[in-house]
Amino acid sequence: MKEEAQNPAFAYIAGRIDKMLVPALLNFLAHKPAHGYELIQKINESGFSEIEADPATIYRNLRRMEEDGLVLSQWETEHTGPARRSYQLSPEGHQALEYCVQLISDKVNNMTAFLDQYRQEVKER
Amino acid sequence: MKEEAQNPAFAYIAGRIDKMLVPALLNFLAHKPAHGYELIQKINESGFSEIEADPATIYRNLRRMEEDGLVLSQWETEHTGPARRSYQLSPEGHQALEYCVQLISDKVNNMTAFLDQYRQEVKER
DNA sequence: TAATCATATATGTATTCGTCACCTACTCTC
DNA sequence: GAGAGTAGGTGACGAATACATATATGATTA
Repeated sequence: MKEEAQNPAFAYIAGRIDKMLVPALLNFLAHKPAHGYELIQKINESGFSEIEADPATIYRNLRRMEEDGLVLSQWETEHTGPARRSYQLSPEGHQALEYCVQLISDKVNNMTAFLDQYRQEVKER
Repeated sequence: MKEEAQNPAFAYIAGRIDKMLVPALLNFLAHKPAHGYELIQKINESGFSEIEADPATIYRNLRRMEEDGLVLSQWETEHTGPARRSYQLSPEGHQALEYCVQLISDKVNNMTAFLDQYRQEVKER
């Protein structure tokens, strides 16, 4: 899903068209609790968030989300392999997800308006 | 157009849902050449790019776009008032705009898929 | 059994980018 | 000549990400 700009001078443009990381995390966690490594894989599979999910970014975001009360975590040890931190959404996290949905809706409208305007102008040319 | 998060813990979320600054600049300049001050006003009027266009951001972006060959500039002095730098799109700039349009289309599809999935899950709950 | 791979979390640092505060300069009007 | 509006800009700062690296456990394989 990660796209390479055909022209290197366009490189920074892609980064400015957003990465839906936090909404994606909230959305996965609303579905069911999960730990970081799992979320990294899911996000890479899902195609949300054009970026290739960087572990550092994911873990740091999860920590901040916990600081802000959007998620709750607890260590899980009843399984093979290294201990993992299991995250679940708090009530505030659900509110945040709703807020994200609102923002994304607005954004879609905004972007659609932009595209319509662009296409209209191309047609007139 | 700028929205305040109802919950301060959500503050950083809004900033992660993108600001369409570069596309908006390219789009305005595709329409007709313009100088920075003019673009600042247009962007604030248009409602694209939720951000309140900060002059520093606009000017720096224009400079970088020029470095990257997306726009060409020349000083204009045949008018009253301070000299102004007039920017116009280069052929590469038009390509970049098309690239932006492509990215934004993808993004809209992506976000729409996200919203659909969210709404589907809410319905099932 | 030693090496190595997959899982899992985390930190340190550089860089990128936007925001805030500030500056210069020109022109017109009061 | 003081102030407002137009026009273009910079430096310091902070927030967030990218990239590299550290750490530990368990499974596989040479």
